[in-house]
Amino acid sequence: MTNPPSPTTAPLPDFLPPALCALAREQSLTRGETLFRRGQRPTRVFFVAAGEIHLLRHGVHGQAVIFQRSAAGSFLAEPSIDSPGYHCDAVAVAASRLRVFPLADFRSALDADPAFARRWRLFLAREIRRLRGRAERLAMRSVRERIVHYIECEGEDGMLSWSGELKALAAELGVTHEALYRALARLAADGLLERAPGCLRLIGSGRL
Amino acid sequence: MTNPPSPTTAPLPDFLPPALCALAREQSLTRGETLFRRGQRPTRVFFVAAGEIHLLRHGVHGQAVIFQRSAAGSFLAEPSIDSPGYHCDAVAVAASRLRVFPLADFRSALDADPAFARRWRLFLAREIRRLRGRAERLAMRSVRERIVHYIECEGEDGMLSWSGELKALAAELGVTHEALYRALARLAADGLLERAPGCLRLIGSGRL
DNA sequence: GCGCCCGTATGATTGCGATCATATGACCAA
DNA sequence: TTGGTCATATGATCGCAATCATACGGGCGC
Repeated sequence: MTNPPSPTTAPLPDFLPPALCALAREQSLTRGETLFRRGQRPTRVFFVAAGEIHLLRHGVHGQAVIFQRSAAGSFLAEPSIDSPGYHCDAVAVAASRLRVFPLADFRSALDADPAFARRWRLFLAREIRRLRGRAERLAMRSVRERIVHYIECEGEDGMLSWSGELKALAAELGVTHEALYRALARLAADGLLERAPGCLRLIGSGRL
Repeated sequence: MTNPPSPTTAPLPDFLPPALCALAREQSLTRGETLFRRGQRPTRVFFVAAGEIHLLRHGVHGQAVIFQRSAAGSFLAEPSIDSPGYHCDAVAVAASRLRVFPLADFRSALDADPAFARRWRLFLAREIRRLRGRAERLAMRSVRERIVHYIECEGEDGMLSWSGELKALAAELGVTHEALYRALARLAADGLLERAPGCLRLIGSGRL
């Protein structure tokens, strides 16, 4: 079951040890607020519960160079857990709410609890897998191909459940909503895709 | 110092414990050979020393749906270390050489050696960071923006050392070599980029 | 020396998606 | 009820990179 980004507050991942969750504090950021800066020593681990944070630097021309756009449901700057300093700045681009863990406790939990350590690294490894799939799609020129790849990757047996707005799917695929609507309509017209509310299913034995 | 993909054999990462490295065996694959299949239980950890492996499935239309293209220097299917089965197939798309670790020993080392565990998760976290930067670039429409973003991200203070072929850089950026040459020439003509053999440097205080 | 291969480079053409504009209908607040 | 907002949808236009074609020079094998 694939769903679009959560519209409200994302819960902490269920593999976090309860003792660690009990240590999490809530922090709110207003739009434009900076959470940390490049080079600062990390003392906390951040989970985005709502809103959006960009990890960025300023380039030689002064422009913002965005490394990452973190929405609700994601951790920030995972390498910082084991690094002496942040690699970049973190800025809220919308009003945001974070769950904040003391870094020392997070690290102690990883070191002391093998089950948590395993789940953490599996979480990281799955994120790698997700990002690689996403990069494959973004490297594709045609919207049609991106749709098909996404359904195959994120759906099951060629069927994708998507209960949110198609505009969010367009954003996930890195295309405009116009392009998405058109490609979906054309895939359906070509008999390659079946559309139902909240569901997209590829029709097999066809030719792309 | 950024360099293009290694043309020969990639060494194992230096954070792997020597005792674990001693357990690595070499395996060669011919082009087209399948290394593992979806659903199989993982018993080994694979590092690509040379060649290229694709992780893929077959979609409803029978076409290959590529999740990942692993070149020399990368591990394969990281989630499999902590999963009961492979998520997809692995096929060599070129003659390849792998370094192969017994999975049980790899896992034991992670569990028993906290320093190795920390380095492994840092390695994963950095890969996440790299992939996110790559996704940002791939989501950009213009080649020019991709070049600038890459130099800012992977270079230092706007300078990128690149001792390999520009065609490899084009592949990394997801553009054709023609498009890359043109964009580099235009950036240089606009006074925004300085080109020297093996080096690209952004010229500051300009307008993009 | 010659031919082949390949990286770098450039010209011409094409096509697809972004952009801009507009339409329709559902939802919500006043 | 009315007006505004927004998601879904579609039409028209434009522009940029892919594609195709070609050129040049360096390296290498015979």
